[in-house]
Amino acid sequence: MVRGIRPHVVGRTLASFRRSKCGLKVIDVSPEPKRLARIIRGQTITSVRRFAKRVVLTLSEGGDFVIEPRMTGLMLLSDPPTTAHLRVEWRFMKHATSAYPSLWFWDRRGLGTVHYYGPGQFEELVCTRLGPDALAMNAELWTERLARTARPVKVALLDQTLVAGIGNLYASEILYLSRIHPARPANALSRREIARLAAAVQEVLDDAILHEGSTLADGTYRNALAQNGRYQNSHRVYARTGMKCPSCDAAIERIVQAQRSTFFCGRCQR
DNA sequence: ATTAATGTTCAGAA
DNA sequence: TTTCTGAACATTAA
Repeated sequence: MVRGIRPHVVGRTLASFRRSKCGLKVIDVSPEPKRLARIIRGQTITSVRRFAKRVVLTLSEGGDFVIEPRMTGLMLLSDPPTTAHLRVEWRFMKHATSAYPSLWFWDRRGLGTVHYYGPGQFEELVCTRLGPDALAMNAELWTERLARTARPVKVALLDQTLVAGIGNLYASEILYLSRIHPARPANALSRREIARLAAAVQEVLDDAILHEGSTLADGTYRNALAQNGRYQNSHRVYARTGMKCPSCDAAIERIVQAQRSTFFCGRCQR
């Protein structure tokens, strides 16, 4: 998302910010929306970055818009999948060369959130609650973090206070590549297994980002131009129950852990 | 036609 | 203290 919108959004000046008709019930913007529109008007977006699973737009006076897409939220420059479910619009001042007058947050299920934080508030209120970013981890950090809990390693990977940035789909893919059974207690992994896990996290997430994410059967996820991702073509186990394991031909299994689906190969993952 | 499932997070209970 | 449960929501597949 960040890579898709950054080239078209950094340096643009905001004209207005508004919730659309089907606006977010969960949107929780401080200060009040009316005052907010006045505050942000005329400010330039100085950076667009990712923080764990959030998209952060930083304004010239230091405030941040923080978008948390959750299950079905999209950041779009054009062509939403439907005109329904458009939740928030950032409208830019006229720009000679840009084809995109607005940035949209579209969210079919409506679980996503958009917050505005004054200077420093995001770091203080949100960043401090989350674990280190998944892509900033190393074997030593993994060892320390996983030692904290006896929960199944799959459940631990989804705990954003333990490590931030891994979602359900990628947790299954990571454990498959690590050859670790998802039900293993997190604090019982060997040195060697942790080393494999650390490498698999980098490989899976880097590759998924490179392929612009996974557009699943429901077709929800799209990039900033509403195009499908391509990482679903590289899924090894996710949503492949009963299909052959790519490396041993055993059938992929599905179990439920912490009310979320987990997919794995019972032969390759121990 | 129901029901279960869903790239998630959080409060509140066990 | 740690872990579990259900709710928020809309749509699709079974």
